[in-house]
Amino acid sequence: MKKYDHKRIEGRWQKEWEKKKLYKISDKIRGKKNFYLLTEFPYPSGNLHVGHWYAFSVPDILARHARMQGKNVLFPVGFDAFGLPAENAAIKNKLNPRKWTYGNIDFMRKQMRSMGTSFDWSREVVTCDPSYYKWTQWQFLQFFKKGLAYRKETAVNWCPSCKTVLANEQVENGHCERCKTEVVQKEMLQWNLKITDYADRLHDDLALLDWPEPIKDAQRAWIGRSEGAEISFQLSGASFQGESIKVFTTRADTLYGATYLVLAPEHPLLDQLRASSFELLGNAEEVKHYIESARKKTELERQENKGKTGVELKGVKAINPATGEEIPVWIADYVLAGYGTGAIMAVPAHDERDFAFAKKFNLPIKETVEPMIERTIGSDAFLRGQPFKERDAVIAVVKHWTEDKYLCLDCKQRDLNYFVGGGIEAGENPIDAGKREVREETGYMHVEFVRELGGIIHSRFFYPTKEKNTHARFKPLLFQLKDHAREEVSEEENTLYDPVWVDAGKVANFINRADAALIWKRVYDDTEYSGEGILANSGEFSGMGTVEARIAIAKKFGRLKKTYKMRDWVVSRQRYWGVPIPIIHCAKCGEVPVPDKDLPVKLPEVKDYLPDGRGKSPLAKAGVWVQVKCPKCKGRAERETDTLDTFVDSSWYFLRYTDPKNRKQFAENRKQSNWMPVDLYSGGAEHTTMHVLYSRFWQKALYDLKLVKGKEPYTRRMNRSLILGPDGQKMSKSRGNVIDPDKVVSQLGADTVRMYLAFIGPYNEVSTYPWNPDGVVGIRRFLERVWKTGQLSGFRFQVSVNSKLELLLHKTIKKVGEDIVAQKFNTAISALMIFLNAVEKEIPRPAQNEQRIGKGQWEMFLRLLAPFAPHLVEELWHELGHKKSIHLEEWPKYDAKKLKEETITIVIQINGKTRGEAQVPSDADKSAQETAAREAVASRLQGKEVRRIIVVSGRLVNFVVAE
RNA sequence: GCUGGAGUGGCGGAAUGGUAUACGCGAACGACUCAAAAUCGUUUGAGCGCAAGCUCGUGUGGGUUCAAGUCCCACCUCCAGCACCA
Repeated sequence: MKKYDHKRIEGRWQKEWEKKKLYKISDKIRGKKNFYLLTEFPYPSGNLHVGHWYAFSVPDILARHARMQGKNVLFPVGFDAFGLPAENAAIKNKLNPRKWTYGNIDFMRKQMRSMGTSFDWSREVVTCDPSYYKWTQWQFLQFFKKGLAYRKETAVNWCPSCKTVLANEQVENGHCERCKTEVVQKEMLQWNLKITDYADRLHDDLALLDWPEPIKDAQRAWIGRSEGAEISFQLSGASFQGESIKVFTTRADTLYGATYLVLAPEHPLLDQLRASSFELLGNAEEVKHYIESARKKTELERQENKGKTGVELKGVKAINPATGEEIPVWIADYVLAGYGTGAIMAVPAHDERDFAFAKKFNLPIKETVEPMIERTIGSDAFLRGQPFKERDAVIAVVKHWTEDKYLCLDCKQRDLNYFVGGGIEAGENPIDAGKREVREETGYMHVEFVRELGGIIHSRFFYPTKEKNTHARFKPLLFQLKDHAREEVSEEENTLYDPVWVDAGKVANFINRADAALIWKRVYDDTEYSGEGILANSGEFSGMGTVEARIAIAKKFGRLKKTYKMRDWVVSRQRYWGVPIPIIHCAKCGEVPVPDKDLPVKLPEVKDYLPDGRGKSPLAKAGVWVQVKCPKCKGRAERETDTLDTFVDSSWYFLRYTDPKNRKQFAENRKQSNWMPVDLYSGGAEHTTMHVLYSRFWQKALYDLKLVKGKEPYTRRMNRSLILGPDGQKMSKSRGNVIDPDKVVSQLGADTVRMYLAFIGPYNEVSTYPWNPDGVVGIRRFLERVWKTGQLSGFRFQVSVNSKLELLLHKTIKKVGEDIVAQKFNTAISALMIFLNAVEKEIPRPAQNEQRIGKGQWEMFLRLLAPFAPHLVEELWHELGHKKSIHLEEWPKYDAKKLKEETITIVIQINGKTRGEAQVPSDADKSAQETAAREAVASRLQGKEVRRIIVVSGRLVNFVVAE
């Protein structure tokens, strides 16, 4: 018997497929549906790692399966070839970045072909190729002409080591993503794209997409839309008459509690002051100093130092428009210049940060919201539309006489724990009511009042015994017990509660009611309340709910307004290895786009790739290239020397795949519509909020220019999991846990590696999987057994069907097909293994002329396996005498009739516990099943009263008997 | 802190509310072998029992149900993303 020689087999078929151009596809094939399967194209780092295999060879299963199902599948690949590593290599090793990149691409192409993926290489796209970036430039210019691309003095993240500007996404905890140097802020003229114009559409259109919710959630969080209000505060004081400050707030309902304003140190009013009347401030020096030091702080210092700092603008006051009161104005760097209006109204009673600031600087705190909890008791919802009976009540928080413990009531009937509390009777004062309740409910007699805890807790609930909706206004009071003296507690109270003492630290956890926990927070923390509630001290709005008041107050004193966390996209990079921004700066005409006929603006060859450190790109050193004639006035002008962020390159590559060779357009409209939108886009989770969001924006911008048809580029998006090293840690050279796929492939074969990665876990869920070398061997063993069975069966086939395997085969066809579509490749492979186990085992020793499996059945099995192990299966297929590739075959169909078993096994339960099983004919009705079950467990049922019988047809019979 | 996601054998994992642990790995034992590897076979959640079998068991505590890994409530732990965003 021949041995399974993966090297020979894989080499042979990879060559053969390429020669026959097996995977070159046409835009349209009559009678076939188009399917666009996209995986993120790789950066040509120079070496393929396991992650690449996971990214490409596993979706390849999907591509092959779809093709066998009769779809015309676009499964393209290319290289995202601009970017920093090439330039860093150039600087470090004195290499030419272009040569370095193309060398890597050549090498990686070879490696990628060894995977046996069915990419259509004829459509390859390389972003650093002038034929590609010509269109990147062209599209950028369309955006420029429409006002979507603009240059602006922008505070940017500056890496002192890389001497370049970083995108927000390239800053990790205040450090440069690549070199880990601390990032500082710097103002520079930068090219921006107005992605914020699209914030609403990027947010709202997510609703239309069939994507996993977590991905949508992450994008929504990134866009960070919040709906609030803009309110103007007039300034007062002689020199500021007529000026006003606009603030953004999501809590307009707390306006009456705003006791000061805070401006970001970069707020425009301060520049204005500096220019004119700075010296009028009572503390000009102090203010200047604060602004300067805030400016010098790195992003990291601002993030790490959560302790609040700030200074008052002495001599400036603002008027709270609701109360008419004069309130102080401060500057502090906890207010961000780039969000909202760069100024806030501070409501310390109802905002955590304002509270901390007010405490530190001794600013007034004014409560205007009383907490409100709407809840239900037991399962009874309160009655909608019914009036609430108002009731005054107290909650008594009682401290132990010596220990740091608090008195709680452990409710006997429900899993609830309360503080002592109850209604205030007519004419009673709240403190007496509290003492009375403690005595009635717990028996403790000597209670001393300590203090009010402040505020009122409104609670709306259904009062079951009186069958009425109640709106109780609980006054929280703190008591201290003097001694342990107790009297008998009434029978009624005794059946309801046990008094228990709970450690101070555990009270909040122990208490199950939200309002009690809230009171606890007040006892313990003396803190602000930022939840919902009922307005107090708020003029005409007192008594109104916060949600309602938010809109009413916003409308009266300002206007409703939406704000976003997302900023415009800074696309300028002061780097060599990127797409030159096709703009010419002319002293007379300003920013002039390079005319279409002069595109692409080719990246010039330079000798020195080091940025000059003044924030200019290395291109600035290419004097001859920089000097040009202005296209408009023909005068002397200079080229823009910044290059584009590589996220720009990857924002439209999927469009180019539809028409990769076009020299007149980035992609012809008709060609686009053959494939767009992408049916399924598979990629890394790290791109959820950057690349995927940027490319959605790009598509929408092109859509508005009528250059593409769809509003969204990807019908479905899925994130891939991460493959870890065998030690469960992220693979890294320093840990020495890196698996080199080339080595494993040479030992065990590409089919084994592909299939192992598919088997490691479900592909449609994001997780992390450690690479298990033994697991890989397990897959190899499976393929060896396939090979062996193929060799043995090859010359034994006499009939095409072995009836004993028919049922399982059709089950397997169904299961594998369904699982592939659901991307549960692990269970699909499991089903294939089960089938092979049966082939080997269920007919233990075939006699001389008896086949283990029929020829037709074996061929069906091979077709099921084809997407997973394309080389091995092709070899076996040809050994059977087929001339055409198995990958051009059709996917087998299962016969529903053959899925019916003759007998089925029914589980028998007694009181829900499995107590046996019974075989019944598959067409047995419920009563027949019941009878069979009854017989099988007759002895167990003897003498017992059967109260109920549940029959789940074809599955189980459950006898419910009396104990 | 906020937002997501996940907790099931020694490990990766499987399970339309219906026999928990499929499939693979690992381990133990056996066959083959002088021996080992490879291969093949048997066993493999825990505890009790000579056995038939019984009890327990899917992070914790409750609940709904004839029946819960799955549904509901509360909590714990881990992972990921965001984070002074008003």
